[in-house]
Amino acid sequence: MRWSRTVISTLREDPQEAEIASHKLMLRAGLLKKLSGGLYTFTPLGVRALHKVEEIIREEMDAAGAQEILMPALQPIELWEKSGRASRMGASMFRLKDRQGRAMVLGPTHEEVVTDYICKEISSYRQLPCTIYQIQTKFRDEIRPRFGLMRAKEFIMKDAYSFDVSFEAADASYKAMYDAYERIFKRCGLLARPVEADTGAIGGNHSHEFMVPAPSGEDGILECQKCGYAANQERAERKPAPSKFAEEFSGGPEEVPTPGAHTVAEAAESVGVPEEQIVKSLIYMADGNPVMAIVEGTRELNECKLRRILGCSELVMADDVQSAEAAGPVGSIGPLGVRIPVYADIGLRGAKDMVVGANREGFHIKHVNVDSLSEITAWEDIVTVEPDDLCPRCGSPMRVVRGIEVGHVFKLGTKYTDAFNAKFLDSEKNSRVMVMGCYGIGVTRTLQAVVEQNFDKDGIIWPVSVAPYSVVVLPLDAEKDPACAAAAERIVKDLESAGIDVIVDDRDERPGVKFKDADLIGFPVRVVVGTRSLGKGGVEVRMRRTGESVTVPPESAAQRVSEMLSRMREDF
RNA sequence: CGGAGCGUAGCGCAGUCUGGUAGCGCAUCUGCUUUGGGAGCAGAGUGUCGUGGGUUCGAAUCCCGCCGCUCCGACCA
Repeated sequence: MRWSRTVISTLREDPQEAEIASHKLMLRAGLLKKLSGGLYTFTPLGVRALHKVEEIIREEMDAAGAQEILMPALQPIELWEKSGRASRMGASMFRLKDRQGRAMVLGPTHEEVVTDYICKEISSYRQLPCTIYQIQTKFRDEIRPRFGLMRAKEFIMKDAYSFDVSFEAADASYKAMYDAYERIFKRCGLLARPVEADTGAIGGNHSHEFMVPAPSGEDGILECQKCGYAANQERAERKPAPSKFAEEFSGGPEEVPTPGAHTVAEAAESVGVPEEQIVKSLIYMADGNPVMAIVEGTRELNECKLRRILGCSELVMADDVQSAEAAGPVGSIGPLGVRIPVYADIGLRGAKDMVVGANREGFHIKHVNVDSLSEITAWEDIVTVEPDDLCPRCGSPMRVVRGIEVGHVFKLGTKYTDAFNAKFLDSEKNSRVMVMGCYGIGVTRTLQAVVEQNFDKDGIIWPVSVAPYSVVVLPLDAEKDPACAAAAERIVKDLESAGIDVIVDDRDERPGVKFKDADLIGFPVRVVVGTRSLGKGGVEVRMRRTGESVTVPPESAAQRVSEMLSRMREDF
């Protein structure tokens, strides 16, 4: 490809709209153009890189036995009402009506459509297991799109779905996808690690996210360096440390005035104890019913965990009126004497001398033995795990790192196949419900994650596998020096006939401009053909990542480039 | 939805406080010179100053409404 015939425009300066490195670089290198918030055009250069990611995904999906299909992005709302997700996905779905007035949505994901398709298609155990996938544009009305492709209103996703005869068989399908994901991200030049994750609105009982470590990542990951445990902060568990207040106070509970104390800090000060000795009591409305959650005063309740334990679809903090009806005035709430379910965090286990709200404005109760409260419905792990909390497996302190979620695999069980009555006949002629799994990769996000993990001060450093072009040839003196033009011509031809994708920068620009652009866009290999290099016996072949370069005769340049490329591929 | 900031040429910005009819750098076009790390000189083009209204002899500038963008938070497969 000739540079002069493509639409490539690079920027000298960082665009004002971009915050993180990968977003700045993708705009500066001319891979993306913004149409509006969360909506981007892929330029000819950008779409080449995108297609390379897609091809890697296709190859690995096919190798794992999945079949590619393509489903409509535009979907009738009825499917979503059938699964019960019309309200659960709620505001994040783009909704519209056709001219007949039928309610439609732009698909944010495809569990409903695929289950509808498969339940009509499959009727026998002989047709199972079956895994299908598609690469398609998804639409989500994100509250706050940000960081370019990282969180966009419209993005490309690879979504796969497995259908099996049993939970055991579904585990095997899950494992096959999990393994394929590890290969996909590795081939993209990404360091991505699986972590245990919350299943959120997709549902199901077990999932792993594939996380790319990056300071700009939107998720927190708790990890144990000793045993390898890793989990999203939304889901991470911990082994609670023994309570510091394990000694029971012989005098029994005692109500104390705490005028004006509404926060944990104020209550602690008023009573004269550390904040950890306060029990934080929170009222939530779970599908409309009040529940109380109690945690140590310094901890934060984790709504994802509580929602999962309660098994409810909607969980919101109660307002002041609801709280007062369920227990007492906000700021003085406590578990003593309440008649609603109380969920206690396991961190309070063994805590026998604590301070709780008195359910009376301006009063707290001290010396409360939380460990033996009869009001407690269940002991659960319901707080957000913090750095230095102990690993639930081995008990070592954990740390938090930031990560970008590029993939997510779910064991769905029968959530959707039940809703759609997706049954098959087994060998005993029994009608049984299929067991499902679903598996997503954010393709456009993955592309940006590759950039986020591969750049230096001069620009992007593409892994060979996803570079828009593997090689850039820079003829520096082609106008004046026929030998230079001829050498460049020959190298490009040789590379093309070797099946290597190459772009030649034939613009009438000074050398400095060509060097800067080549570095910024980040082609893995650069071949410089100039009068000076020819004088030294050839052309300069240089690797973007290491800066390592050699001068070789033009006739062996293609061979040398080819060797370098395979070496770089192996390095990943 | 709450908080903050921004909207002036393709991109990055100044001008706004203190009202007088729009400027700088890069990019673009022409010519000459230059040619291994974002060249120099000379010339040229480029704007509903986000938008609607108001105040005023006069508004990019002051006032009010709206829209858009970015960040933080809430929220979110």
